[in-house]
Amino acid sequence: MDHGARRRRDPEARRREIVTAAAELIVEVGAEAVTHRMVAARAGVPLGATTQYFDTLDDLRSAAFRALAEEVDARLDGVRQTIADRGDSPAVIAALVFESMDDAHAVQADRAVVTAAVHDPRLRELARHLSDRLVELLEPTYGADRARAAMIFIDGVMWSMHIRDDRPAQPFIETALARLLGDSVSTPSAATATP
Amino acid sequence: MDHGARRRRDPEARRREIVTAAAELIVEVGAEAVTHRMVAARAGVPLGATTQYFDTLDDLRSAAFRALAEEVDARLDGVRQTIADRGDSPAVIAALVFESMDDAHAVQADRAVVTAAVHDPRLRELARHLSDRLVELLEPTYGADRARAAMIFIDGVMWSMHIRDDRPAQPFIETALARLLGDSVSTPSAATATP
Amino acid sequence: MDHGARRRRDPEARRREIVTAAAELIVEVGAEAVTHRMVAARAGVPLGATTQYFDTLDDLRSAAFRALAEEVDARLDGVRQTIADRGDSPAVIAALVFESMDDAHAVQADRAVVTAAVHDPRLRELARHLSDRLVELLEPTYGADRARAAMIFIDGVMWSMHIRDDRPAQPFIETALARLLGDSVSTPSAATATP
Amino acid sequence: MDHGARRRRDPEARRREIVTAAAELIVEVGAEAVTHRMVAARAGVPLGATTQYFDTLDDLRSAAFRALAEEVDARLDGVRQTIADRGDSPAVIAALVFESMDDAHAVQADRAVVTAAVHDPRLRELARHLSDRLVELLEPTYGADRARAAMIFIDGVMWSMHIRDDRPAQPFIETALARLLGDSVSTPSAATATP
DNA sequence: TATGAATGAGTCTTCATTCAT
DNA sequence: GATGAATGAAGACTCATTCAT
Repeated sequence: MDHGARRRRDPEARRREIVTAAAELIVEVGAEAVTHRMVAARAGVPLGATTQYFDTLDDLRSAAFRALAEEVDARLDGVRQTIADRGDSPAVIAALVFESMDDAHAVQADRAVVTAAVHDPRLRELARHLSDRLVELLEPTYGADRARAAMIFIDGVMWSMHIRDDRPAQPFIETALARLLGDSVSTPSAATATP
Repeated sequence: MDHGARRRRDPEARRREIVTAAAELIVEVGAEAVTHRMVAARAGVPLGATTQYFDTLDDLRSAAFRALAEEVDARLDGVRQTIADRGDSPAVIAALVFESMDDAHAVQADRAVVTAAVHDPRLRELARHLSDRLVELLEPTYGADRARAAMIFIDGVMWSMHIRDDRPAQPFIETALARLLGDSVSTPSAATATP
Repeated sequence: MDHGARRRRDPEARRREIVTAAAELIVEVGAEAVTHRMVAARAGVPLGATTQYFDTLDDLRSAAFRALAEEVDARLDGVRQTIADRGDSPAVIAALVFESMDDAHAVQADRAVVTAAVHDPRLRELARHLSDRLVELLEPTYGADRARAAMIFIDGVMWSMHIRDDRPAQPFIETALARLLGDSVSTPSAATATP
Repeated sequence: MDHGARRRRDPEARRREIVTAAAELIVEVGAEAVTHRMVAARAGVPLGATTQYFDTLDDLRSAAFRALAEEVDARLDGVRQTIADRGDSPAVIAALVFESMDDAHAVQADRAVVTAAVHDPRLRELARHLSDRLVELLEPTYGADRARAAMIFIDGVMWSMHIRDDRPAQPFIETALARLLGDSVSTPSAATATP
């Protein structure tokens, strides 16, 4: 018997749809709450498809986390480009941070990965990725310590946003970053001297 | 339908044991993953006891979160005392932050509450509590903006610790806090010693 | 330790309160749905009291059913008195039926007992009680068959009321009863001759 | 988490089996007492099958009640046919009532629906269905009032049967119906033969 | 290959009943 | 005797996973 219209033949696309749906759901309801059924419904695929492409739900979750990390990476490319264009002054970084808070997707993706990483060591490396890249970006100009301090502050800003309705004002972020990165510090050379 | 020996009768203690067990498990595996059975096993009480004292699992979770918040509060009292004794210089604050990273309990408790608050608006206020109190503590000396920036940085430090095996060095924290809190930095030399 | 005020010493009254509460609940939510906790709450007695006076919940239910039957009996006395005063003409009977539909208590009590009797043979006799007494009341005047037919019709009226919002009009009842009891039948003697 | 052999794949049949089992059990033990486990055992399907086909036990009950109503409807068709063939004289109606008391299924189905309707308003309409249709059948010949009175009497007969071991004799029913439906009674002599 | 029916383990929750206090 | 804490059996329901089709 022919059960309705034939499904299009594109396993890769379907796999991607499933992973994307799972990633969205992880962000929205948390990794623990995601089920095969939810993913199938969100992706618009039959239940069987979710088990066809991934042996276990945990495998599907892992793939989704990797997808989330890629989203974060994509944002990082934008950051890299902006810095190449406009420099890495505290004002530019602050603007980037402030704007990124509008981009719920990437920020939430990062948050989801970090949150899950607390209880799942396999996700640790993924969770560190964004921070590490950001530090690498700032290191040439500001040195490792200042770069890292800025990155830690930026992470703090993100978390602050997650549990508050109002986000920090851009000038506030800029001032703090300026202090951390050395704009108003007398001896930036001392910091960059730190290996 | 009653088999086996009954246990002692001390409702208060039993309730406390159950809440403590639930709080521990929330910290260890996350609030979503906690089940009645896990709590009962951890607390060493029969399954029925966990539902006897709390109408729903959600009620139990709430009680556990309150207990976690109290742990955080207890730590806050220590912080307040230390500041009263030794002042609120960046060095003192940095020392407090560094030491607190040893106190897995309170830090993890805070992290658990904040993490859960992302998906549960009812926990938002609880999650903001520690940060807000700490800001209040620093505000008289440093003003609202610097106090808040310091608090955000400290939160960032905590999260950094949660997804990394190594924690930031104390001098690193101190330098960053000194920069954020103002120019009255007492020991800038220490910062350059950061590895 | 003295736990609050001493309870009054009247086991009989307390037992009655419990049974009354159980009877009310059986009428309201059905015998199956009644629990110890519900009864205790309704009666305003501690949970333990409900198990103190009755070995099992089933025993309590039985007592409640007996109480319901007694309520029905009490109504029967009123009926008997009315008939003694005003005769047992179809008009009087119809008036009694019509009025009784206002008395939710007794009607519902009867309904509850009959309903439960369908699945519980032990309640059969109780369920038959009201009907049988009513037949006995009418038999001397109308004979067994007409009395029984009237009683069956009256039961039908009651059930009709239970599943409809509007109740039959009094004249409708009176007309039907008159037909069944013989007012407009030419040979009432024939009916009474049937033993 | 899959052990043992799978069963045949015929969703429609399986759904029907489950509903039928539930309907039987509702008739036998009452709607309140029915559980998933009972239904599964009766239908010979695993526990999970009962929740696979119906989101909640209440949905399953509803489906079962609809099935019971269909049984009643089926009987109604037989009644309609008989009346078309043999007329709607009291004797014919009485014969139908008397015979129907043998058909435990339909009568019990009706009783189960009516009983449940007392506590569940959603079932009211279903419960009224048989009565209403029967009234419609008799109305053209006897008028609304007499038809309704007959219907109410017939309901009373059914209930009488449910709480008694002996059922009313056919002549008894016929006589009563003749009285209720009018003076064109064809065989009043039969009534006096009632034991 | 793709689908969704099938199964039972495991979840939350309620409650009769027992019995320590 | 009176009270309510204690316990586990049982109920509704969810869902990962398997596998027939």
